[in-house]
Amino acid sequence: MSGSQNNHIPEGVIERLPAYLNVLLQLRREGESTVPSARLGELTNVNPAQIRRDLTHFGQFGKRGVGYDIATLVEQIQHILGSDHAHRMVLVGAGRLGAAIASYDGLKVRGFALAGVFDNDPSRVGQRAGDLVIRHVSELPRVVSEQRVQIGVIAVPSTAAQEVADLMIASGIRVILNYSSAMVRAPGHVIVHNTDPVRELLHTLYYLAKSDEIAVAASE
Amino acid sequence: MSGSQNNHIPEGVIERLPAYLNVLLQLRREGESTVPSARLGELTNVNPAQIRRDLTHFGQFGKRGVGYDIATLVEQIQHILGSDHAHRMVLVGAGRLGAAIASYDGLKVRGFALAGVFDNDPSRVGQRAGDLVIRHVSELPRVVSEQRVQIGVIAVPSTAAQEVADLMIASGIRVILNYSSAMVRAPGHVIVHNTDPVRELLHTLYYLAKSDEIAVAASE
DNA sequence: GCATACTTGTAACTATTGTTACGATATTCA
DNA sequence: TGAATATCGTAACAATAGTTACAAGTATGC
Repeated sequence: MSGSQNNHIPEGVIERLPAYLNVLLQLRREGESTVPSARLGELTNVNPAQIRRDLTHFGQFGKRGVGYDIATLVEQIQHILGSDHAHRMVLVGAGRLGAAIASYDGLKVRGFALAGVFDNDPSRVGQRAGDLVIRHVSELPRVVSEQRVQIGVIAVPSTAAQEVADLMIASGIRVILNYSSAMVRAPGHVIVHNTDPVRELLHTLYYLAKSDEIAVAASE
Repeated sequence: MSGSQNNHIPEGVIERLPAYLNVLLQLRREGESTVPSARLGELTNVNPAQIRRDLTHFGQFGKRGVGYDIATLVEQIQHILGSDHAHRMVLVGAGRLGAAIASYDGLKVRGFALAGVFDNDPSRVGQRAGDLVIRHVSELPRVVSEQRVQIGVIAVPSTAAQEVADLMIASGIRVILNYSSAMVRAPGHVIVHNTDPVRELLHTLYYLAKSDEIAVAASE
């Protein structure tokens, strides 16, 4: 085990690491070799001191007077997040959203391999989605256990979301990314990430309404 | 101005309100009329005391011994978030993801009306996406200003994301929901929400790797 | 080799957020 | 009516996160 990894890391740190990684990969593509925390801060909208402190939770990766070596830091963060090896996913729901996810290159590029696409609609079974042939959802448990798949993506109507989640969990899935608007519930050992566009919009709307209020108040 | 609305509301509160609203709407559909904070807490995975305190930032909506009246609370939260009236959106990018967004009913149901779908690919212009005809992206500024659109959704490849965002901002868009993997940058008065599935997966992966470590440690 | 400029790592401090505990109020039922 | 039960609103407390400031280390130029 490398460095000073404490028992508990604040959640905020873990949320920021992927953002750092994103920017570092971009810089590497542009041919940069080192980067100081100040620049990383500009590109991610994070206070430079916070970046430095976030990283020291896992070890000392920087060089004083210079900054961080990009290649090294990329490796380190990938190792911390566990994205230094590929992960297999299954996708349930081959409608429009499912089709978009199945043919999205970004996942493969970043180490997420789709092991299967499933649907319960017989008219869709046998069709293609991305590189894969759509299978009936009843085959999901076998694929998950045979290929030791850990990640499940839900892209079905909200009424079916919980049912699909339960099937995934029973099959051994450990991480669920839920794109339906229903909030999916799962036992503690399963990590669920609900991504509902309406919820995200509502969240930002508040700030929109508030900035209008300020504008009105200012003009009075 | 209703109740005890302080100058500053913690961001966490604003993030949780849409989740409460989601659950409340669901309960209302099921015919419930009141709900205690304890049940709301179960359904949203939030500590009941926190729910009560979150709500008191805006006023006193509950009734001791009974709970919250669902219809009233729905109205109040919608008013707080500004979703008590419809909002117009534009969508740029009519690929697979754009098509999925354009034909997603959930947005319309919850008060978000799509005012236009745009793409820069001439072969897509004139085709249909959901109920709308795809227009060339050069028409976006006119539509935004004529219909006073405030929300823009980006569903284009990451290389084009910033360019589209800049166009939206110049046209007067105030809220951007970005589905590309590029982190979009904007001036302070524009609210950006970046939704990158890879970032969300990486975030959850960390906890996956960690629970494996614990399992390994326990078996030693 | 030494002064100067730069950048990290981290201690101390401040602000924010979340939790526990309990008094106040409403309802139910004998 | 009065006792028992349910539930909110909120004060006090605890935990967490973020910021500022600076010493320690590294590189550069003369």
